[in-house]
Amino acid sequence: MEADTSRIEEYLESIYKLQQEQHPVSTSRLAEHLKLSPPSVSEMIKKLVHKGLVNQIEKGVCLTEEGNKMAKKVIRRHRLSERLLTDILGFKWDEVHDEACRLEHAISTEMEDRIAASLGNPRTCPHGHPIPDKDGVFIKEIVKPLSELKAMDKGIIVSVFEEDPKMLQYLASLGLIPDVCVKVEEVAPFGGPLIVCVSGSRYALGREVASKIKVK
Amino acid sequence: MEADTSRIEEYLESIYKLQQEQHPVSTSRLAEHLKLSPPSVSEMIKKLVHKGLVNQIEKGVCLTEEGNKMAKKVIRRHRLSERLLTDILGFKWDEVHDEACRLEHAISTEMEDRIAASLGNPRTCPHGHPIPDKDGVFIKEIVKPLSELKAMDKGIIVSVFEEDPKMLQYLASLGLIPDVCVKVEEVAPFGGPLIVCVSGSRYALGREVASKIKVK
DNA sequence: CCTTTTACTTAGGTATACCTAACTATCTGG
DNA sequence: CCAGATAGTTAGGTATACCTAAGTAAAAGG
Ligand SMILES: [Mn+2]
Ligand SMILES: [Mn+2]
Ligand SMILES: [Mn+2]
Ligand SMILES: [Mn+2]
Repeated sequence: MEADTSRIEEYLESIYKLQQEQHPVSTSRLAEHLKLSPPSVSEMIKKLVHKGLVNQIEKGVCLTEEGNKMAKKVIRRHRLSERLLTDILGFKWDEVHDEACRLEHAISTEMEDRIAASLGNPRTCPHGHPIPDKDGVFIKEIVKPLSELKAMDKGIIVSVFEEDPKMLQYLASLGLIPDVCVKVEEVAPFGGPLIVCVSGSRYALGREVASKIKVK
Repeated sequence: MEADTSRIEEYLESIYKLQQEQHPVSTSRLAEHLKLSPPSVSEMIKKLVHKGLVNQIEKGVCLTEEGNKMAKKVIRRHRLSERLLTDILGFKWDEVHDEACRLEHAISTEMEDRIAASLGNPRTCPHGHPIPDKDGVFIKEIVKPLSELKAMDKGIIVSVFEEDPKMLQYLASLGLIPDVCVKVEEVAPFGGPLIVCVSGSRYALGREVASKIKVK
């Protein structure tokens, strides 16, 4: 036995993430996110249903209790890996996603515990996303996208919903990282950019970009 | 592309290790070491030959230049992983083999470099085996098994050729770890045990066990 | 020298996870 | 209300890496 579960883990991880945006998750969204063909995903979904990890409701799938538990475990490992990579090995936050996406499947429960302990049980990944504890519990902060703030509103960056290295580099270069305070100086009309003030500097941010930044 | 090379890596790693004992490596020895059936190994060998990673000579295979290079890269990653696990994450030396055996395939060149740098470019794994540098070069110490020492001979433990957790725990409990000085007090005749002195204590060691401990 | 054991390969089959092409159902706009 | 677009599945096929059973070749022993 001891089957290789890395593909299943990858599917559950994707479903979990996509569920946060829209519920349930359609075959095509999942296929796009995993960069696979819809038939491949369709087929795998059948296996996941069979294993009791997802339920097929109306126009898509959603995680079962067990699927959710497994997804959270993968996400815990992913985020702990990211922290290991940044905090201990000195990676930058734009370099860790792909690496962690492989590591998460190669890490044992033992190692997961050791990483957490060595890092002092961090609550978030370098991008500000919560790390579930061993029971899948985590603090869900009430956040809103920076793009929804009005002129003169202030917020503290909680997380950055982005994985693209180029984008993350760009954001870091502006100092737009978790725990930093941002003030919106101006909101251009007709979906135009936001003028934001971060640690003394002023920048123009596109709406698209601003929507990825979650503040509280 | 970006094919998954983990199975190939695992084969090359095994061939490399077995080559150190006997050259060339037979199908059956490889099958036994990898815990696979001989036909599976036979088949994979064909693929490795085709890829130019091994050569089939007389009664077995041996690594080509390229196969050797790839094997050393895997071994570097394995041993660096072990060091990460012991030195940074606090694992004991008997807990790291299997973990490292999975990690070695999930680690990028980037991460390999970062681990090495973070640990100050360690020369050996926790079991005393040399870590090849980026070009595959490492210091090969001239060692002999502890079992070959005569009464009153002294030696410093360089490495322990063993992976079994139980055995490693036992050896650690006696203080038989790299860099420790051992003195052979007595060698029982007819393949009997050795009486050794380690940091003030005296122990009887079977020949089989003693042969796994390499000293200089 | 021939028989038995051992070592290795061939043949045929399984499971997993992907693909493209083709079909079907469902939604949408005119 | 129906034509076309969109979404999903079925059908059929590939690659990889494993297996057992059967066959063959080489080594060893009497
Ligand atoms: Mn992943
Ligand atoms: Mn993250
Ligand atoms: Mn290995
Ligand atoms: Mn080792």
